[in-house]
Amino acid sequence: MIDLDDIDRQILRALSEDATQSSGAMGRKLGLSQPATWRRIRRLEDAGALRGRRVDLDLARLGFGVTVFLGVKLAAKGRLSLEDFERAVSAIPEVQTVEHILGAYDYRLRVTARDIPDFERVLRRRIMTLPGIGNVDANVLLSEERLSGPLG
Amino acid sequence: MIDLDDIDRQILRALSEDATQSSGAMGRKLGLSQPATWRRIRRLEDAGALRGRRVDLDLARLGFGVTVFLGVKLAAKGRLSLEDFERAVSAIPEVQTVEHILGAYDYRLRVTARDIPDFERVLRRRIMTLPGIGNVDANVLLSEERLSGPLG
DNA sequence: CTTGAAAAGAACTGCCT
DNA sequence: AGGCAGTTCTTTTCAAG
Repeated sequence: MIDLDDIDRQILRALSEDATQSSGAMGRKLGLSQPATWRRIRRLEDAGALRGRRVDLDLARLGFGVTVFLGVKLAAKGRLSLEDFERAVSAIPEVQTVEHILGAYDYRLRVTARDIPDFERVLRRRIMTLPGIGNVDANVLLSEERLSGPLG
Repeated sequence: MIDLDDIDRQILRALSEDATQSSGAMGRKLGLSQPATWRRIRRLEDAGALRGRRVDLDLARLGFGVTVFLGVKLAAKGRLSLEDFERAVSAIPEVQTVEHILGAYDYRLRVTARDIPDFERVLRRRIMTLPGIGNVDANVLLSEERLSGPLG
């Protein structure tokens, strides 16, 4: 595990909100020079704390207005069934994230579709035909707020 | 809603995987010049399809090894209760995302803690004391895979 | 859409405290 | 660790086809 000082935490917190900020601009706010800030970021990347940079897409504006969370309980459990399920579910383009969880469900899937009829198509033809699938529970996303996280 | 051509989709797909790529490098792969690629990215930002850039943190390496999803059912529902709940839950640093959903639960929270004792502290002192909270269901995250999404 | 160029800015390197 | 100075690369804007 990596240990961070206060400045590292401030850098990660700032980059979590907006990763377009230059190391120079961030350094100014923290009382650091541009190279010093840059070297800290580099160190965090090398240590694996900072895995990469991703764009934040507005899927609704891209025509994917429906997001549904599916809780999936497998019918037959076992190592092979888990791997089969994961391989098959990863091949569905509408599935954005696959979370393997411990609790009332075995997996939680984030599924995006253009609209409700499109979602029904995905559910019937792709989800319900997955190998080993058992009970499925659904929750439709109404709104979502992403917070700064434990470093905030 | 924004309409994209095939090249736009390829750009968004590439940036979803790694947003550090320069417009020049991406353009080469797509058979576009650097300014042409850059203008497309700019257009997608202006249209709101591309909301921003965020870092992808490895929370486990930062000492937050436990992620739990909480399904929350409110006890008393009504507009005021929703807003009270949202305001209070947003103030908890361990809560990473708040999803307002429709289904068996009203909200789904992604909660991060250093370890199980730390999670218990958050649950008992911060979550269970939230205004209007009813039933709470928990799922511990074992592993997670983020896929390319509907554009992939 | 393209190429080419130019200016601004950010990233990166080496050296020094 | 940090700062300073300099180099390299990318972004951003322009002109012209």
